[in-house]
Amino acid sequence: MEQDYPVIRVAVPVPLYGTFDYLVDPAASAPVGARVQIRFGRRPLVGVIVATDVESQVAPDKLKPVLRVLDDTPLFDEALLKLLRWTARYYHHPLGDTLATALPAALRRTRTDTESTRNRGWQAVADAPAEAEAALTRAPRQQELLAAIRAAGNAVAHGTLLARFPGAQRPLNALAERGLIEAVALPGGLETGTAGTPPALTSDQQDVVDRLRTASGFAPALIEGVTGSGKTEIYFQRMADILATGRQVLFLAPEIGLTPQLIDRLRSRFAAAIGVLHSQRSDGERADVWKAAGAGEADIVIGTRSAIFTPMPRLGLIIVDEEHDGSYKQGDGLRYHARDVALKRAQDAAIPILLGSATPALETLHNARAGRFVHHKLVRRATGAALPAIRLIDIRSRPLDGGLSDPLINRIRPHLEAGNQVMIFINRRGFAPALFCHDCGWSAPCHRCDAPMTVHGAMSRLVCHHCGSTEKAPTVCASCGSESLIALGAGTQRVAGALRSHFPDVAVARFDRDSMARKGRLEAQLADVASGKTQLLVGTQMLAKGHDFARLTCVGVLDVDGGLFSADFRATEHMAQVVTQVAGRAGRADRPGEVWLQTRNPEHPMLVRLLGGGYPGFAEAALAEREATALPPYGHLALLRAEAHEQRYPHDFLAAAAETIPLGGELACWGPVPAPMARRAGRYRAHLLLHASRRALLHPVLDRWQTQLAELPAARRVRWSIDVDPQDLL
DNA sequence: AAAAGCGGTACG
DNA sequence: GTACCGCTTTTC
Repeated sequence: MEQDYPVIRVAVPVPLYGTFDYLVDPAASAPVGARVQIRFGRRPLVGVIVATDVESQVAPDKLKPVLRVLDDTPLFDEALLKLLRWTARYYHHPLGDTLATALPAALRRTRTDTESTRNRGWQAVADAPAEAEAALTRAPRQQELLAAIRAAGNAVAHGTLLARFPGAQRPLNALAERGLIEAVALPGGLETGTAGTPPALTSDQQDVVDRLRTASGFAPALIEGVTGSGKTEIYFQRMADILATGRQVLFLAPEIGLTPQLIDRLRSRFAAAIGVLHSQRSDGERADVWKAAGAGEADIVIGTRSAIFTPMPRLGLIIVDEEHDGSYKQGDGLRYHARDVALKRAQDAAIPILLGSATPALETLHNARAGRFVHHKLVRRATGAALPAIRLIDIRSRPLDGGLSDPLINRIRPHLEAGNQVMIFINRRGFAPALFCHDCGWSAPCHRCDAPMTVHGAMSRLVCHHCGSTEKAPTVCASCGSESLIALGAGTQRVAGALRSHFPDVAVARFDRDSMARKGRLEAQLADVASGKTQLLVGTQMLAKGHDFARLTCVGVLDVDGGLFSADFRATEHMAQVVTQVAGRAGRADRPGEVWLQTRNPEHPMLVRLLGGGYPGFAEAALAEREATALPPYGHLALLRAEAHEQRYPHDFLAAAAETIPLGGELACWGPVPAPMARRAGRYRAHLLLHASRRALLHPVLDRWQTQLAELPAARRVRWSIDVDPQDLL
């Protein structure tokens, strides 16, 4: 009798390709896209229904019943499921794990779901007695708040009001007491923005907006605009267009670019329900936003990489800001690229998508050149300010003090004396990148990685930047016993120290992951920069994006050379992007800026190209080089990665994997080779690079690999994964 | 990935 | 006998 029960197909979060069939109670509502709690083997798991009324090929007595259906309405709609099926196929990742990756963490677990009341809001009472308002004459704070709430037109989140009006709690309570406003429960996780007036556009901006408006259906556009050219305003104009038609907008930004300023701008511009998804939000809040977006309650969703998988039934526009940013590519598990998934999503939904950057990825420029994307360019800053001049300081045979050369110090001084701000960029945190024995050449290694330990806190601590292990710094060389240990090279801490001794009267602030560990620290430091209290800024990548520093007139970049001679073919592209982005921080208002790059390779052709032709000139040369070497975007790559505790296992597995490939003229296989850092966190890593001249050749091989590799005996000894379109070969 | 099954063996 | 390993098999 049990075989008469309906059978559903479930995607289970395990590293297995394929789905599993289960029996379900005929009386229960169990639609495609709903989660189910099941027993898989002996353990309980949460899976997602991907098909119903299935004719199972599995013996009826092996089918288990679903323990519980967790959602009576689908959590994944048809469009999102289709996108995720595509994603699983494209990245050759198991469907169940793909769906689990898309889901907010709170929904991956079993949980009796209680609708959240985390988000409370206030709205104006329409028929409030006139005398109540008249009584506000001696309460300016209350007047101000009431006006703000009325201007919004609908409910405003409590948190939003507190952020805009510090200490608003009491006046809000007073207004409620007078019956002028009332508390309402907002859809969980969402906040409500207030309508703002758009600023006048420059004619360049207006041209782009006008051209964007002529597009219909799937319309990918690249907006290549120099820093300060006002790309955000263009996004906002298009968002307004789309929101006015009653559709939803999905806005993606890298974690580092998703600043409070950007979110505030959004809030004070659109009288819309906004869902914010970023790493600082709790699991519960993320789940709330996800559900609200899926129910069509959110008008705008703004978030980082994983936000691309938010269900949005009325989606009308996708924006990918800083589209070149490496954080759009996930580095483990489902190794997806959110920009590429976004393009697929826009295509499926037949809607426009805007990719914006001052330094577009070479892949994106190539697509624009090939006519796949409409290419819009903004070469002038919206303020009319000049772009800074970028110049080199040759540091060959020059002594460095804390990473700084004398000429750079001398360039900085006048800017500080004039009361302006200076930023020093170094892509290395900590005090120094190695602790080195002056007598025998030994340097303190990480015991779990093939990498030196980084010195932190003025020679006191050693930290491995690859596995996170830390130890006390030794006082004598472990190899020869010498006491002449020196910290070699410079990181942010050392640079900050050197600057303090050169400019003792100037306040120096350090911006890196270590100094930002405490919550709110970044905001506090940025406030000091905005007020002019901080004059010297030292930092990593973190300083490169999303911040406006009105008084910044000089930028120094200490180590561009690392980007010129890396094993990674994308290193020069990253170097050019970072240099251009940090340079864009300088001279934003009416003050002209200057940028100095320290280098030992002033004749390097890519550096010369970047200085002479700016990022577009560099990109042209870089694309020519990629074409000559058949590297992306002119060739297509997939990386088979393997790691294990013993060195030989990854190699054996990859060698066996390489055997299974039918190598032809247009398909090449490189390796197996040890990864550039062969041992990391105690595991030995190696990989096999697959190169195809056409993408269509690559995917059939990967399709077969997906099943074949799992059956290789050697596969059981390693952890392996397929990385399609790898971003870094490390 | 995780848990269970299998076969070998050291133990006192 | 049984407690404990390393290795293989299975997961609807």
